[in-house]
Amino acid sequence: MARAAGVSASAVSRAFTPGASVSADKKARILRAATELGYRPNVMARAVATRRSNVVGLILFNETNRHYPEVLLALSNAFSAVGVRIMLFLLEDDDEIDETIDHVLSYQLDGVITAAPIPDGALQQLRAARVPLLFYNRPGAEGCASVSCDHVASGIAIARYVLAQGHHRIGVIRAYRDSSVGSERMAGVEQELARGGAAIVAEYRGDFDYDSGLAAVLDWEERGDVTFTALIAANDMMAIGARDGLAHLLGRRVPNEVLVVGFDGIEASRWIGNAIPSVAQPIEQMSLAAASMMVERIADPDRLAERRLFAGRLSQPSTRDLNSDRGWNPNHSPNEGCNAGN
Amino acid sequence: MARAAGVSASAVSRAFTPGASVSADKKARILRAATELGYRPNVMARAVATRRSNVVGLILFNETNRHYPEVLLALSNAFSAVGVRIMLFLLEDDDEIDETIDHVLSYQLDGVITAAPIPDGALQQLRAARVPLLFYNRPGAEGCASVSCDHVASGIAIARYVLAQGHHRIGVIRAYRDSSVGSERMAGVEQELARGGAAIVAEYRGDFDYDSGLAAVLDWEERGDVTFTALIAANDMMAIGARDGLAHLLGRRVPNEVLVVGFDGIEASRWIGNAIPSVAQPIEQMSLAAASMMVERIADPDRLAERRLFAGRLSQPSTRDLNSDRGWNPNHSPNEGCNAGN
DNA sequence: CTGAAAGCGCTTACAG
DNA sequence: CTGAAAGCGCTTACAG
Repeated sequence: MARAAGVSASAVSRAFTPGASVSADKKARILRAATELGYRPNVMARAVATRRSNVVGLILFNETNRHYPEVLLALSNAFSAVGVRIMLFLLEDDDEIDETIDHVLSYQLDGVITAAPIPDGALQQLRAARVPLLFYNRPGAEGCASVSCDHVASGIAIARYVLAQGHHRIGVIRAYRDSSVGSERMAGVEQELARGGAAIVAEYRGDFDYDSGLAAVLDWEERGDVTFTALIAANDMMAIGARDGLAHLLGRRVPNEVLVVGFDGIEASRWIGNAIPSVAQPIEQMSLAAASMMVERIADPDRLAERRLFAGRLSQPSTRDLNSDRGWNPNHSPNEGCNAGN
Repeated sequence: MARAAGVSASAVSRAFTPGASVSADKKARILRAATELGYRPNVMARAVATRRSNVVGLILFNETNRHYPEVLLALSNAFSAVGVRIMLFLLEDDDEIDETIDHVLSYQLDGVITAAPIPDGALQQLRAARVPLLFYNRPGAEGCASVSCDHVASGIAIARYVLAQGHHRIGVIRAYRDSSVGSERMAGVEQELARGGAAIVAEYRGDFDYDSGLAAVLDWEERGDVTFTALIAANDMMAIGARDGLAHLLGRRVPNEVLVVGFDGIEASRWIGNAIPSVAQPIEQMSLAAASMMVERIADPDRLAERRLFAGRLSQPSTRDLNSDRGWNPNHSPNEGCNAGN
């Protein structure tokens, strides 16, 4: 390219570097030649020269994308807005994490943002290689930067909502073992329920998916444990599964006989067939925060760790939605109903 | 690293290159030093030296991920199985495509797989740069490689299913303008319905999302067009929206009064609250095919275009599921019901 | 098997 | 402003 335009390599480099000092004339000539030849600077070569790739790794459990696809878009948009590309690592299992970190380290990625836990060893390696690490919706280890939703507060909020509706016998579907999000939420829930004098009369431990919610209900039914008037699940997907189980398999009226609530405020929780009150995460804000924190930390890897915690937002379907379980209510016109989906 | 281990740069390169000729002894020494220092070859540098990055770009509409998250995982897994990393470009709008291609061209990506249309200009650029292009679920332009589900055949299959249930008055929800998947499906549907002597008595054009399905039903209701006994939507998400509208807003019994069917076989179409018959795409097979085709084309960019077309699979919920709309049927035990979610 | 050399495509002080 | 030179971290003929 340099020779094609009859200039030095330095010149073409400068022509493509925003603030560089090139004469307007020369720059124009280079740019013109470039479009003619279909030339564009090779970003990878630049990356090895500058030691900056403008690519970050994103580590996400497939489960998260399956049951909360909003997250990926929000992050993708936020990073693309600051000119950073994403190399995606979609995990199906914890044991893929080390291998993933290996890849992150091999590609000269500028940083990694993870919604999965990072084993100690990998953490050391990242630190040694000085690649900025940002936890998303999980505290991470000591001294790690993170951006999260305040799940404990969300738990308190949803429990308060349930209490306010007059419920005292509660069923809960927790999340499996090491889900930090799940345990934080449920810690908040229990704390507030205790404060409000409500009792947890049924418990189940699920996997964050629809089937877990269904399984919880069937399990309880078998044991005669379906004596609660409200059910709090650790996320919407399980709440929806439980709701379907209660309504379609046990024939309970939801929410009239049993109130079912969840977390995340996913799209499906607003479907009129589901209509689950929920605490939504401010995904866009969180993602923007993640992107800007990442940019800061790329610029200065020694920057002290910061944790940003965002409050969730209670999203409660209108009463019409909540009561629509048994079908169309003749007191409402179709047009009103239309809003339910928006 | 080379000097740390007291060897030449060539030696360490060879130590990390599978078939290269290094003495076992030297190789061991290098590898040991590497783990001690936490050294690993810089893949980007290798990429500029070899002109191969082992990274492909994946262009996907956000809409696709939102309403069919299965796709991303399948592709991610298939590519990771052949040692190829994915740089993700999640689009919200058509007009981001050119810019995306620009990025693809700038990073020395080995290829691009796209589920979005590629404008002519971009197509030329990719061809000129000799970067292999693979269309996913879309025919692409003349002479383009692609892997797709046979959407026309799927349309025929679902229409045949509907006809077999004895339906003759059909409503259809098409997809917007330039959705190739949507129009292929509907072409198949119409062809088969015509052959079977059924009439399309209501039409609507949607956006592939839940709200479109809901809107279709409300629109028809307003015009007094809800006279069909079966409704075919261009994808599951719209089918589910329509189903909810019919059941919860219009008070129709689904599927007893109106049969609603869709395409994709997404997880939500198997929820017992929805239970939509559908034609599923063999996502895993398609993704594996995509990965291996991409690998072939990376190895030989001049390879002639190939199109691989996979048949869809009719997935029809059990009768119990289909009739569960109005709640638990006392003739069935909870344990039987449990299978619905699996 | 092995190292020195040249090259991949860029960037960035350094002298003009 | 501008080019030659050295360097980023690798790979790959080329001679031993």
